[in-house]
Amino acid sequence: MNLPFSAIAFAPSYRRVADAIAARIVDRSLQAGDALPTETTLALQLGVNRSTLREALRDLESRGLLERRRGSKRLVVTHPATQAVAERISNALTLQQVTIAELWETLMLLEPPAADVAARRCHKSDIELLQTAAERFAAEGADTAAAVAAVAAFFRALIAATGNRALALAHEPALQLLQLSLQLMIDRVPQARARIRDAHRKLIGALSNADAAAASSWMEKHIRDFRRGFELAGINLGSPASGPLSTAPVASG
Amino acid sequence: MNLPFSAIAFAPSYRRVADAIAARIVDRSLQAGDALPTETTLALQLGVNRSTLREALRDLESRGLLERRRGSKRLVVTHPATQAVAERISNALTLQQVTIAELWETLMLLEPPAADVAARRCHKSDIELLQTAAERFAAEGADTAAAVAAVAAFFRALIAATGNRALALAHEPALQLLQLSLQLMIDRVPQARARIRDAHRKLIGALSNADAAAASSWMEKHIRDFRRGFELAGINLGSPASGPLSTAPVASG
DNA sequence: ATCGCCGGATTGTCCGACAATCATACTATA
DNA sequence: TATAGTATGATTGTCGGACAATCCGGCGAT
Repeated sequence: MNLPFSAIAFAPSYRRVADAIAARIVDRSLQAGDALPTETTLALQLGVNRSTLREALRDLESRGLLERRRGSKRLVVTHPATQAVAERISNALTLQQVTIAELWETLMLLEPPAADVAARRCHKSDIELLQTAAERFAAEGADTAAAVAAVAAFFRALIAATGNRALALAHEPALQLLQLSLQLMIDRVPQARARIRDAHRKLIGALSNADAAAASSWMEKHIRDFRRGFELAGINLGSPASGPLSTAPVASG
Repeated sequence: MNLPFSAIAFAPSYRRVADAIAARIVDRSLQAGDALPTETTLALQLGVNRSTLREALRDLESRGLLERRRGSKRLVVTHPATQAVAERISNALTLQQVTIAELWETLMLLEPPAADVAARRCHKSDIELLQTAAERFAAEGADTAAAVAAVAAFFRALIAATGNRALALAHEPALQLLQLSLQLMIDRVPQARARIRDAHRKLIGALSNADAAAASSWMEKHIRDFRRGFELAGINLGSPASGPLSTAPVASG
């Protein structure tokens, strides 16, 4: 009998405390928006020192389960938003040195079927969001960063129109990480703007008519254009994509 | 002139410290696998108190940029793995009460095109992985949890065959969160096992022949079967999916 | 070479302290 | 009365120091 022992785990209290609080958030005994008790009372309740509690709080904050309202002291309970979670993923993908080609392919697989679904479901309000994003892109002049942000907003609006939050989360990282390359591309390929404007128009048209097939195929063209743009711009598809890294330098060593 | 002020942000030092260290990891001056300096020296270098540093460390640990080797004290630099990141996302989706229908739809959009790509690219070794997962499923008896794990492993192997890490990360959360429902379904619908076995066989066949169209269409059938299974099992597609929540209870208050 | 033991180093946790700032109630003023 | 100013208390951010538990590495005995 050689029954293997499973490694016995010992979690330090800051982790157990974090999990305990997280559990209360997950099971909704702590509602989103609720302010957390003060650190001293919470530490007292949990039977740990304030320092220990604070370590747990940093963990939860990082998980997106707690956040601080602008300019306020108290931490409030939140449910992690798409944006915040996706940022974490983007970071991970950056570290894995995922290539532009991989990101592009992901969008290429994801977005056309998503456009199909969106066309079947989307309401007037969704169309309006798409419209404003498209207009923002069209109106944008020299500021390519803003233009690219508008392109991303268009994609987000389209995914939102599917009403599928899992899908939204799935496509967000690729979207975020491609933005820099996209910006470079638009900077270097003048005709890209016109083609994107056109694609936006066609897509809005297809969605307004609830024409799923057209929406899907225009989306496919739209994304395929990106690739052609990358090639024209001389961007190496095999190179790793670098996302916007939050690199706030510390004061001084 | 009514130029609006943008909110001026002040980050506490534990956050700045965390970002500073994260930057060093991202730009690879801290290699993965490296052991971090000891807390006292690190605190000294960064010019903050050890307590403050420790709060930053908890943040980084939570981001998956640092981890502790089993039974060791020192923290080592790591790059967040797919599994860990995806778990975070699953957690977020659970909190958003994403429905089973949404998750299913996400897989439905993602996997067939992924199978298509995989068929064009996959090597012998990939096929072997698929084979072992399929065999593990086929061999599984009463233990439905293990069976479902094998199903998930099959999906993962297929996505891995595409060689696209962004895609892998995109599909992982939906996969994780569907597992519980899937288990319930297989428990209640006896014929599901045979159908899944069959799907696995057909998919492996298509991939071996590099038949992209067949792979895609079999995958579509495979996932569509899940939906039928859910309905047969009386699982409400509109109900929120609950993932495996890490709810380790704290000792005692 | 393996085992047992020992001293130093490191982490986990605690305590106490204090400045900065947020929240709030109160007051003065137009 | 509504607004601006002021004082007071509470809370967070950061610090310094302390100590037990335990991990690490070397040393000696078997």
